[in-house]
Amino acid sequence: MSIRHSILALLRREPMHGYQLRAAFEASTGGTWPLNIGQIYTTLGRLERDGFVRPLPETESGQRPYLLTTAGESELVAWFDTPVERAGRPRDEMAIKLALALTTPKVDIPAVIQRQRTATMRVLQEYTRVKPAAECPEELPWLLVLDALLFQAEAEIRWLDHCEARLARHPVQHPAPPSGSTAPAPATVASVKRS
Amino acid sequence: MSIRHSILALLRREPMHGYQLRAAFEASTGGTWPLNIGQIYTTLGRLERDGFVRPLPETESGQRPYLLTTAGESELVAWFDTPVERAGRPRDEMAIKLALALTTPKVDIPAVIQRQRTATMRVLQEYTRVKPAAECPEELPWLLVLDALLFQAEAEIRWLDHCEARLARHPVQHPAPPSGSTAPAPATVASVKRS
DNA sequence: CACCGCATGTAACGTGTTACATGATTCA
DNA sequence: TGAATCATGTAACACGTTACATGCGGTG
Repeated sequence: MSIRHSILALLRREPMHGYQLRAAFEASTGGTWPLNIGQIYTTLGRLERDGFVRPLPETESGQRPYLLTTAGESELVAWFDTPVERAGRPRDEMAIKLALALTTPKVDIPAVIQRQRTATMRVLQEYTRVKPAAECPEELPWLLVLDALLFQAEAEIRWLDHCEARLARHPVQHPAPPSGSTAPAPATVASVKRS
Repeated sequence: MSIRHSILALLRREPMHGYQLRAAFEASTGGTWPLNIGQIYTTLGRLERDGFVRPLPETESGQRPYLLTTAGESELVAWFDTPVERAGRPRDEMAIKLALALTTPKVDIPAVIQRQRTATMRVLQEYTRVKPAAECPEELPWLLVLDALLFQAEAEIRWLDHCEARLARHPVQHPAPPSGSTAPAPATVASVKRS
């Protein structure tokens, strides 16, 4: 959903065509998440279908700028007004991997943790190395993006350390090749989802 | 890609059929990421097509258990051996939202930050409230998942505070309705991607 | 009987990625 | 001339979500 709304946000600055939109998006995010040009056009098509943007007449040089409609403006405002739900986020692959490793035979869990930490620390160093390059105010957007990545990487490392410590205290026993039934009634975090 | 490999991991314990796989996955992750049953079957179909699983003959009660092949086992081992790349992760919607807010007219940025922090702190409280419920070792997998969510939420709050402070020092000026060209050659974080 | 839990699927849609095809302009 | 950049699109595919259809078995 982010790209949809990113396009709307960029079009609030001024009408733009597809190629411009891609450049503007990558400029704002510092190229952190490269954006395929094809997707811009398909997304623009859907946004037009939904009445959020409207194409302007083609320019003399063959460009098709798009204009933000009032409906699109409302949609954009709603986006900024609504916090991003944690429950709606994509699954955390590393958390899943570790959770499953605990109940999967023949997995060297400390090694899994160790490899992930090494990889994450390497990108963390890259981030901190690149970071001071820009401090001028117009680079501020992607500086904050970079900080977000930094904070997340740090959190992951802390989490990995935490897991390692826990597992050192309660070493995992893959008790046996399982026998009977699976999945004993979770009784779980459902309350979080309900709230 | 996580579900594909999760299924392979679960099948290493023992052959299972679709319905069982869903229950086992949600048991491991504590229901944090509910998994649609339909997707299990389509994914099983793709895994069979790729030679990673093989269906066993239907049981008397109409179940179709699947067996992990040796190719599937290799794929699974490769998954555990390879750290999750940060570059390949889904885009962080909140980071994008804030980055774009900085260059979008008529956005109350402090309010955006404030709302997000409130929402994230609420789920953080939920997590900490649910957490002590389970301490028995068989609940350990989803306890670690819960900790991952906790660490991430804390990191987001710290990041939001960080952004707020930065913006307080350098208040954003939406300088003017823009005029000429867009996207002045980023010269950005590309080095991170190259490495 | 009617409802619920188990169990297997299919269809439609949105989103994302990769790759390909096509032109216009610019510049060495 | 030939390559790079600008610019617009399409096709194929993977993945995820939601909803729907179907059948079996047990229980109130």
